Order: sequence, then structure tokens, then C-alpha cells
Amino acid sequence: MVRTRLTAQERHAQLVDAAVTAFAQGGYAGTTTDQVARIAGVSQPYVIRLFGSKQDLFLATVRHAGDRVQQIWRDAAAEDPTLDGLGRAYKQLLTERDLLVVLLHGFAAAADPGLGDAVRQCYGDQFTLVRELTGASAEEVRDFFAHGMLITVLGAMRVLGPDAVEPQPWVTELLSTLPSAGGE
Amino acid sequence: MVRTRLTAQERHAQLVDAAVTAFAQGGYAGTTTDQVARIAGVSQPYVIRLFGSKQDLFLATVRHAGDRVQQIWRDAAAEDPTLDGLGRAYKQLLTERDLLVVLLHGFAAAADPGLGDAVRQCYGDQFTLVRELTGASAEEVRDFFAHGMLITVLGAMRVLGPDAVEPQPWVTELLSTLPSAGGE
DNA sequence: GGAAGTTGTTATTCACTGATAACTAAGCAC
DNA sequence: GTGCTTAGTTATCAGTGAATAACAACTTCC
Repeated sequence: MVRTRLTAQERHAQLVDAAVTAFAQGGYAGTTTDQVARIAGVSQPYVIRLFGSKQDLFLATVRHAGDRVQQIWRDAAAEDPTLDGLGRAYKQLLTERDLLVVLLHGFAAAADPGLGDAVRQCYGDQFTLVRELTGASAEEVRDFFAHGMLITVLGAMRVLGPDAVEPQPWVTELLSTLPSAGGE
Repeated sequence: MVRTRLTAQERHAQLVDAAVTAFAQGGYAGTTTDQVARIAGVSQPYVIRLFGSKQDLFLATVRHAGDRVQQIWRDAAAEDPTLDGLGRAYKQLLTERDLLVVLLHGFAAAADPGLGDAVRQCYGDQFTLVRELTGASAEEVRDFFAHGMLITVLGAMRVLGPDAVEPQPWVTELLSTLPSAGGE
């Protein structure tokens, strides 16, 4: 018979994945720990036991998403350490749109005292990493992050990425300027 | 004696202002109708009676913020109908940071079926208006909105605008490339 | 000055949600 | 196989929050 139990570590990782999906949809306050538990096929109290609190679960989720983006950039930089190279890698991340959107929800929730510091540090780490990897100027990196934020928000609005809604005229016009941004 | 009651219209407007403040802090799901009511000095059930539901209140709030941004741009375009002109006006909007942040919370909440369409239309209207006012190319307008989104998110993260937190090194470096973005 | 419409309130409900406690069962050591 | 540790459950609670209902008080109009 197949193993029915996971180690706490495996379950931890699985729950963070489930949390990415859930929080990307509803944001921090708009998502229940029970929704996360159901996705992972586990009871709600167990989620709390493993992470301590909903806030800790969310923080772990945001950190996971941030780490993953950094990893993507490091990999991309190994082949092409330019902003263009990292930018292409970032756009491909739209296929895992939830990862980006969960970060956005973290930024949006930064007014919460318990989340703000962690979220700001996450973004700061990204900024610093991109500067290190590419050696680009502050202006160039600013433009890079500005476009990244636009892509992320468009993803959150269901205008880009998987399960995007029927595009309005302004969307097609805007997307025509974003080569390779199409999700499908 | 001073007038103690307001007309429904006046109260409506006052509540939308209160809702901008409240929703900018906690987002859609993270803000209670009671918080909005308290800011306006009114009872919670009355808020529901005037707006029908929390969702309708939020939609009215997002629309108000969107209208105000459009108005700012129209005014700016009357003097300088270029992207630079509108951009300066937008950055000055950081003094009313809540207005921008509430829009961001709307975008982030677009996955909610009851909010998505309205929110996407709000952003589409902004896009269309800027194209009309400036006659700029799609690429230029894309860059304009990308930077606007970065400013907005930095405001939401309490890195820009009023009551910004003590800046980290990466923040000062990033802000040095955003002239006149300082809130004070 | 009283009837009518409008602006508001208090009381209450009902569903939901994060968290705790107490218990159960699987796996592993020996 | 027995006992300990670890992975998980069900039951439950206390607080919250949107929404409804019923009522109160100000304004206005004649």
C-alpha cells in the first residue's frame, strides 16, 4: 500500500503550495485557512498546528514565492545576465501566475504591522539581487521592476496569464506591446 | 444650532471618503463595514442601508478613486497634454496616497467575480483616457502605466507617501531615480 | 401643529473562521 | 508485539462581521 502519511516537512511544503493557490485568489484576509487545508486534503486545525497561525502561513507563502522568483532569476542570469534575460524569465513565470499574484497580495497587505517588514524585505531582496546579477543602473532596474509590477497586476486582474478573461480592446492594445507575455 | 443631519447624498459622499481611508488600509476583505462607519461617525447598519452591501460600497469607492484620477489627468492635460505632464500630476497624487492604494486593492481583488469586471473597466478607462489626452504610442503609455503601478505599489508598501517607514538602502536608491516622488 | 417622508439608531441574528483541546492511529525501534 | 514518537483527526469555542428588522427623531409642508 502506498504511504498514507507525509513527514511534517513534506506536508509543510505541500501546504505552502496549496497556500499559494488559495492566497493568490483571495488575498490574505480574503482566504480562510480551511480553503488552504481543503486544497491540500488535510484538516484545518492541522494547518494551524503546522504553521502556528494564519499570519505565519501567509508569511511562509510569500517568502516561498519570493525565493522562487529569485531562483528563476539566478538561473536566467547564468545564461544571460542582462535585464532582458531576467525579463524573459519573469514573463515565463506568468505560467505560474499564482506565484506572482501572491507576492502582489503580500505587497498590498503591507499596511498590516505583522506583515509589512517581511514584505518590504522580500521586495528589497529582489531589487538587490537584480542589481547584483545584472550590474544595471538604478534607473534601468527601476524600469525593470516597473514593468514587472505591471505584468503582475495585469495577472492579478485576470487580464494576463492562465484563465484570463475575454480581452477588451485596450487589453489587446496593451498586450501588443508586451511580446511573449501571452499565457497560452 | 448646527445642522445635525446630512442629506443622503452628502452622507453618501462622506462615506465614500471614509471608505477610501479604510479600504486603503485593509483591502476589500480585510476591512469591515463597521470600520468605515466609525470613521464617518455613523452606525454600521446605516452604511449597509445606504449602499446595499459591502461589495457595492467597495465598488462605489473604487469608482470614486478612478474618477478622481481621471479628473486629475484631465486637469493636468489642460496645461501640459504630455505623458510627462500627467506623470507629474500622478506623483502629486501620492499626497492622497489612499486614493491610489484603494485602486490597487481593487485590482488585487479582481479575482472576485463580483468585482472583476468593474475593476478591469476602471483600468481600461484610465488607459483609454491617457491615450486620448496625450496621443502617445501604445509603448509609451505602457511605460507610463508601468511606472504608475510601481509608484502605487510602493505607496501601498508604505515605502512612499505619507507615513512611510524608515527607508532601507534599496529604497533610497530606488527613490533617487524617482524625482519629486517624496511625499513630504 | 400634525402628517409624512427622510435620516438615523439599537437590537439581533446567523454564518463563518481562527484557534485550542482532546483524542486516534500510523510508523519505527528494539 | 509493545511502547514511544509523529502525523493526523473530530469536536468545540469564542469572537466577529454582514445584514435585517423594528423603532426613534429630525425636517418639511400644508
